[in-house]
This record gives sequence, C-alpha cells and structure tokens, in this order.
Amino acid sequence: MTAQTRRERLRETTREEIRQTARQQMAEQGAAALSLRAIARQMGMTAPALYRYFENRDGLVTALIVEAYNSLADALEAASVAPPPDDYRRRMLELGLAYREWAIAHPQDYALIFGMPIPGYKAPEEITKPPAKRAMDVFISLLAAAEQDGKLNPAPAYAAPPAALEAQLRAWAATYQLAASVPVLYLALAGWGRLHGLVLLEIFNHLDHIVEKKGDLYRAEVQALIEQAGIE
Amino acid sequence: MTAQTRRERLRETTREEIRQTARQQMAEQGAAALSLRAIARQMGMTAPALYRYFENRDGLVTALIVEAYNSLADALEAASVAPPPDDYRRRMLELGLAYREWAIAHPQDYALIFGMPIPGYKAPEEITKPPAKRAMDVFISLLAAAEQDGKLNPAPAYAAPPAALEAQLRAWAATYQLAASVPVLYLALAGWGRLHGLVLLEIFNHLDHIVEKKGDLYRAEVQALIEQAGIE
DNA sequence: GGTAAAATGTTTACGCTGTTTACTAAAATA
DNA sequence: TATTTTAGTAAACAGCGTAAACATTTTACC
Repeated sequence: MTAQTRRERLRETTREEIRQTARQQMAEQGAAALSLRAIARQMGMTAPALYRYFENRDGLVTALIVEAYNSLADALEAASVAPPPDDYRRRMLELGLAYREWAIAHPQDYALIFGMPIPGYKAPEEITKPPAKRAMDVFISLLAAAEQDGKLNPAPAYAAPPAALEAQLRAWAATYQLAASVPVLYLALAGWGRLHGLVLLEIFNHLDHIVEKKGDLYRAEVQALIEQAGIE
Repeated sequence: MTAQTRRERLRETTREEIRQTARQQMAEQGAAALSLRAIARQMGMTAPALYRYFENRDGLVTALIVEAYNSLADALEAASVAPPPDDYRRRMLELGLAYREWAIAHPQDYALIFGMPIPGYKAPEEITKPPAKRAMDVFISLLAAAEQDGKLNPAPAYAAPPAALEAQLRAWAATYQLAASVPVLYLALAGWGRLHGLVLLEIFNHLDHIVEKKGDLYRAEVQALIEQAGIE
C-alpha cells in the first residue's frame, strides 16, 4: 500500500524487535518492571539508541498497549464467530471464555491494559481508544445481533435501566455511533464489568486460596450472565 | 494492654509518620510512584534511616496494604449495619455503595490492594490475608444473615452452582470456617467480582467516555445484584 | 551516677533507572 | 561525488533502593 524504502523496512523491523523484546521481558519479570536499558542490553544496543524508535518509555508502553488491545480484539472476534451464527448462547459463552483465556495466556498484557498505570504513565486516549473500542464492539455486536433476531430477553434488572443511566447510554451510543439499543448497551457494559472483575481477581491472585479451579467460577458467571441477559 | 516504654511509643509514632507521609505522597503522585527517598526528604531525614523502621520498601508497602484493607473493612462494616438490621435490601445496597465510595475516596489505596503489583513486589499472604478476610466477611455475613431469616431467594443461575464449583466452595468454607451455605458463598464471591470489576474500570478511567456519572451505572448494578440474589 | 549496651541517626558508596547532549559512522539522496 | 539524513555510541545528570561503616543519643543496669 504505502511505498516503503529499504530504510523504512529496516526501521520497522527494529521497532518490532524492540516491542518483541519488551514483551518477552514483561512476560519474565512483570509488566511494571519494563526497563529500556534491559531491552537495549538484550538487543546488543545502548539505551539511548531506543530513542530513535520511540519517543520515550511511555511511547513504547503505548505501542505495547495498542498491540495488546488488538491481540485481545482478534481473539474475541475469532471466538464470537466460531460457533454457528444463530447459536447466540454458544457464541456468547465462547466469547466470554475467550476473554478470560486471552487474559490468562497474556497476563502481563492484560495487566498493562487494565491494571494500575505505571508510575507517571497516562495513556494518550486518541491512540489507545480505537483498539480498545474494537474489543468492546465484539460484545455489543453479538448482543445487538441476538436482539435483532429476537433472541434477547433480558431479566427485569437489565431490561430497563434507571432513567438517568438510560440517558447516558444513549449519549454514549450517539457519540460513537453505536447501532445498539439501550438494553444491549447496558448489558455489554455491565457484562464486561462482571467478566473483568473476575479476571482481574484471578490474574492478581486474589482468588488463590478461595477456589482452586478459577475457570469453574468464571464459567458459571458467564452462564449466569447469559441467563440473565435472556439470550436464546 | 502491652506495656510500652517511652522509646517504643516514639518508635511507633515515627512509624506512623512514615506511613502517613507515604499515604500522602501516594495520594499526590500515585501508588506506584512511592519513593523512600522522597518520604525521608519530606520528613527531614535521610533515606537509610527508614530502614530502622521498615525492613525495606516492600515492608512499608505491606504495612500500607494492611492499613488499607482495615480501612476498607471498617467502612464496609459501618455501612452494612447502618440501616435497620432486618432491612436486608437496604443493608446490601448501602454495603455495595460503600464499597465503591471507599474506592473513590481512596483510589490509591484501592489500586495498592487490587491493582497490578508494584515491580517485584509480592505481598506476604500471612500478613495481608487476615485484613483482606475481614472485608470479605462483611459480604458473607450479611448474605448469611438474610438467608437465616429466609430473606434470600437467589435466581436460578445463583441458587445452585455447578457441582465442580460447589465442591470448591465447600472446601473454601471448611478451610476458613465460614458459617455459610453454598449459595451464600457463591453470591458473595460472584457479587464481589461484579462490584470489583466496575470499580476498577472506573478507578482506572476505562469508563471515562462511556458514561458520565459512573455512580448511576454502579448503583444499577448493585440493584441488579440484589434482585438476582433475591434479597427481601 | 557512671558505664555498657542498644537504638537511631548520617555519610558514603554501589548499581540500577530514564533521559539529554554531543559526537561519529554509515546510508540515502541530489 | 558531495551533501544531507539517519542510526548508533559515549558521557553525563538526576533520581532510585539499599548495604556498610561510623557517630550520637537514649536507655538499662551495677
């Protein structure tokens, strides 16, 4: 598409190697222990050289966050279309399970996205928001499709949110041009929060001495969510 | 109770001043930016002196975590007994709202407890678990009391967890000698996860451009939870 | 009350971090 | 071929947690 000179190709290769090395070190020592000097050392370079490729440490972190969001969105999209298109219960189950599975497989990425920000780091929204929206859209799209097919009958608590909240959900849909009804938006948001909560508890070891197989608890919650969303 | 020499009193005063200064700096610059040198500087001391009062940085962090858990547990206990004892719906609502309110009032403490661990820090469970259990127990106690009074009729999804999960919940109750039925344990755990998820999304700004008044979304979720738990 | 011991500091030092500046060598461009 | 752009290095600055050595104050005891 965009014409690439030889130099631009080499440059992108190096950028990718930096990201790759950073991800590896994140996996080994935790996301918060990310060190420019350590990355450079492992690559056989000096630390200041990295500044030719990323503005600073935060710039690298931002790039890693974008990659992580896209990786998550890829996994969610794949899972949500794996079952037959009209089997919404199954699709939602797979989607919910895929959310946790991605987090378990990439805990450091999940922590990077959703955990406590690194000291002084503030994600630039204009860059991180689009890929974040991609992930969120998978939930909304699936629920909207089910509703379209008349296969969504939310429990009372989720069918009609309080007026104040409903107005805000409408505003959200308007701002991002989401083609979804209020119950769908509400379910997507609340459902996301529910899955997110259990995943974070597990990732950060707060369930360690409570349940042994966290997957059982999580799966039950996904099914409860499907039940309460009235997906058929 | 324990006899205190003058020196021990002074020592505890200094320890408290260190914690206090640390909390203040956490509030100003974020939990992850905690710096021994900065604390010492503000106290008019040199950094190595702090090692007379805390083993190292992690020791101080652990002390702050314990304090935070206890502060949270205090807030939850107070909220859960504020309404009339037999008004379980009201008590659960207040408890749920108090959970978020504490987190909003002490975001850095909440992040310290539940956010991504600081680089290389691993909380020593034998120290942090008891105060963590205190907070969890508030949820369990309230649900157990409601059940005792016959005021708990969980929706099908929460009434009977899958067999595999049920066994693990029983094991949990046995280990920690929790006097609560399986549905109560399940509801406490799942409910905690639900509140936790929304709170973390809000604290870490993932709801910023989605809903304006996050309190409305949260309150609706608490009420949905009460509904689905069948509390009367 | 004088003395030994314990507690509480400071100073210095080591190795780590992110980042800036100045300089050099190589590559692409005109 | 001459010039400009790019990619790297080395040195330096300011900060960090922490360990060791040393000084000083406070307590406890004969």
